[in-house]
Amino acid sequence: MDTIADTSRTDKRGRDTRSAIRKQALALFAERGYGAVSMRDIAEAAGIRQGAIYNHFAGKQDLLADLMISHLDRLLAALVRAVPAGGDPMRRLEAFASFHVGYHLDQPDDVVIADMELRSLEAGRRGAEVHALRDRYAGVLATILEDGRRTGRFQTPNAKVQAGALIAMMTGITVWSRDGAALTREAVTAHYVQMVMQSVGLIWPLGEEAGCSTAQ
Amino acid sequence: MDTIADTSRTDKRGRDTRSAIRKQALALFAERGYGAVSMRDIAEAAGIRQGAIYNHFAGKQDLLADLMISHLDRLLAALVRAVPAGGDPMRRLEAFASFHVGYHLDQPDDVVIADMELRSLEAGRRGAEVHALRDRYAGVLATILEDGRRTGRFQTPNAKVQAGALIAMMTGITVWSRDGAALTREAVTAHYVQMVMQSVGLIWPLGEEAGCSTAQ
DNA sequence: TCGTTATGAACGGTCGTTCATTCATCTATG
DNA sequence: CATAGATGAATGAACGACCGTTCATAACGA
Repeated sequence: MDTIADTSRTDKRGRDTRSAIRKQALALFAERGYGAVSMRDIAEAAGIRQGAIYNHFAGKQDLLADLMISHLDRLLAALVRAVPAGGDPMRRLEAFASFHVGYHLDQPDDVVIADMELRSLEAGRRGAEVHALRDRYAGVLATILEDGRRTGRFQTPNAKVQAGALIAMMTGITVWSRDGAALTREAVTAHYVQMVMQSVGLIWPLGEEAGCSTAQ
Repeated sequence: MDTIADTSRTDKRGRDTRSAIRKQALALFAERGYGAVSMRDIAEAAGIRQGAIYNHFAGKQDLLADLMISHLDRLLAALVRAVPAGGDPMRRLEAFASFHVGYHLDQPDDVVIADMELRSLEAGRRGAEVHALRDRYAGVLATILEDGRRTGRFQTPNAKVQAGALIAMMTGITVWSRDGAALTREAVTAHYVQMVMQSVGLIWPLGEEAGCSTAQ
């Protein structure tokens, strides 16, 4: 009832209307924010008229929820592929940080919606699903931190708090990455990975004879 | 022309209408977001009718800009009071982190507006002013980091990048601080300070004989 | 009285959504 | 193959609601 049938077929002109709506809505929501985008704007960007959207989505809220959930599904699937489930916490933390930064540099629109428009998503079944997916993502990082803390390798005060803090730090990339032309993708990733690793008390980069002096 | 005369006088019932509007608008914007709050909502919360708001503010945009700028003014003034302008970068960094976390725990509504509603603020004189104030704040932290890096005490890849990252990290508090009942204010602050200090490569807390082993 | 503030109706717009209708395409039948 | 019905998508006008803002008017403190 929430969503129209999920089959995305192509119409006579070879366009996939449903995908076009999603694509344009994503770009517009990310650029102006949910509240500042009208269904007419989305329709125009997608090359159709206002009424046609309702053949594919139950409404504006359904469209937003669809974008968020599909983004989070893809994000979690990619995370599982990029970060080993077990093993050395240090390597897993590095993999997580590297993955998160890379994903945010590649898909800034998806990410900014899922982060900034949570308030625009009305409570309900879909809202709860979105929050559950977000919690699952943060939970992966919290588990890594907790494993590292338990084995004495990480200097972390509280795994859950730090997971939230590190995700906030790395997600902030989307705020200033517009003018990040001065830094290459590799440099940005390396900087963030270094900060994350150091934030749990590790010496980073590995192999560097960083002074251990507690000189004040 | 932007704002009505700044004199905030009390009306016959002893209330300060202008302050009431600001207070209620702040709470509503923070709770629902700028776009989801109407001038009628604000008027009702402030105990007046819709038209009366325009005796005190030129419009909805002017109201938002006023809230942001006044918040940033207070934030910067408090920052200058809390963080020494010169001296040991390590102490200044600790002071900055402690101040920032404390302020965000105390004034979550002001902070969430200045961070999340930047998109809702239309460009122009006021918008530029807001951005300038935000840059000034981040600049204070960047200077501390740069001083620490230059004197070899901080292990930081790029002061400007790290300043943005640390501010994003510490500002994320407002996202989850709703359910932070499990942690005291002091504990949260200590955790964040520790993460910040460690993120620049320092051993923290001070005086702890944390292992310096680069064991992998 | 004078200046400031509050009122509440009104204005022009825009919003999300609905709906009768048209149309192109697919499928089943002869 | 030809035809008729079924299906789903696109249209564009319309609806009621709400938006930010204006303004003539009234009330009230100094």
